[in-house]
Amino acid sequence: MEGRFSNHPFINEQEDIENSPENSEDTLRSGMLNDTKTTSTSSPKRSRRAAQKRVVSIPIGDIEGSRLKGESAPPSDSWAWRKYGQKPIKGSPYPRGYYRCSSSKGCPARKQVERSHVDPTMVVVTYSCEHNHALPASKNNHHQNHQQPTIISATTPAAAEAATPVSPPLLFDNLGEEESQINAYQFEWFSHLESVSSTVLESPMLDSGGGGSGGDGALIFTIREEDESLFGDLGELPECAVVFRRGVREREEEERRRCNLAPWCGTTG
DNA sequence: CGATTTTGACCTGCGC
DNA sequence: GCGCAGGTCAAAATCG
Repeated sequence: MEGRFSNHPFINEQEDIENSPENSEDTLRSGMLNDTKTTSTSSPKRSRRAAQKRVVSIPIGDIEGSRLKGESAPPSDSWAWRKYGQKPIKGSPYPRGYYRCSSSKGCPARKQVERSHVDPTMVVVTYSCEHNHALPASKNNHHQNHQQPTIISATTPAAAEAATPVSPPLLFDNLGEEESQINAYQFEWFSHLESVSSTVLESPMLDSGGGGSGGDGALIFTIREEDESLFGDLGELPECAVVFRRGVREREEEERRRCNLAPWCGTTG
């Protein structure tokens, strides 16, 4: 748990472990759900921890800020998230909330939100699994105009190739391979918050790829005390976990190419 | 009434 | 093999 920021101030030690193609939502779910109930018969050893994850830190301020703005809701990743659990984490005074994408029924997308015990002013959001559907046009999608933002990085040829409608490979495959940075364009909605810790948003980590390929991107921002109070309830953590802004346009083009391989890319409309 | 949140229990993975 | 910690489910409660 510790050492998350050991390397780079903005980079969390995230798990990029690759899962076999079989570890898709299917495996994940059947593995958990079925196993849980039927005591699993095939129960492959899909290690949860080995699951690909994308860790992102956000300043509470940003989060709650947008919420209080009265904008009805945070610039969430345009996806609807439903909380399905919360657990206290050892070593951390703050609980961790577990969210699942409710935009689509079978969407395997999940995310964990917890307040960084290292930096209480930071919210650490861990994304696991990607959405297997395009942005829904309803629910809390205040920014449905944007392309699905949650993806932090699924720009690997392999992932792209494997990109099937429900292909988990969409996850953050080899993030560090060549793009350990977040695809800003996917977070266009954030432009609404550009006033927010833009400093961090453009932090080097995004550009340098964290010096370490392994370092994916963990953005860290700062928040205010008042924000903290709001944050008292971790359960309300940000639905929008990522906030990036980096040459959106440029990246857009580049990403677009890769996105080509991604099923959801382009199907947004 | 439907959707979401809360909370406790259960299961799995990992380290010792 | 055992225990610990994390992750998910499901029922009940709450809210819009």
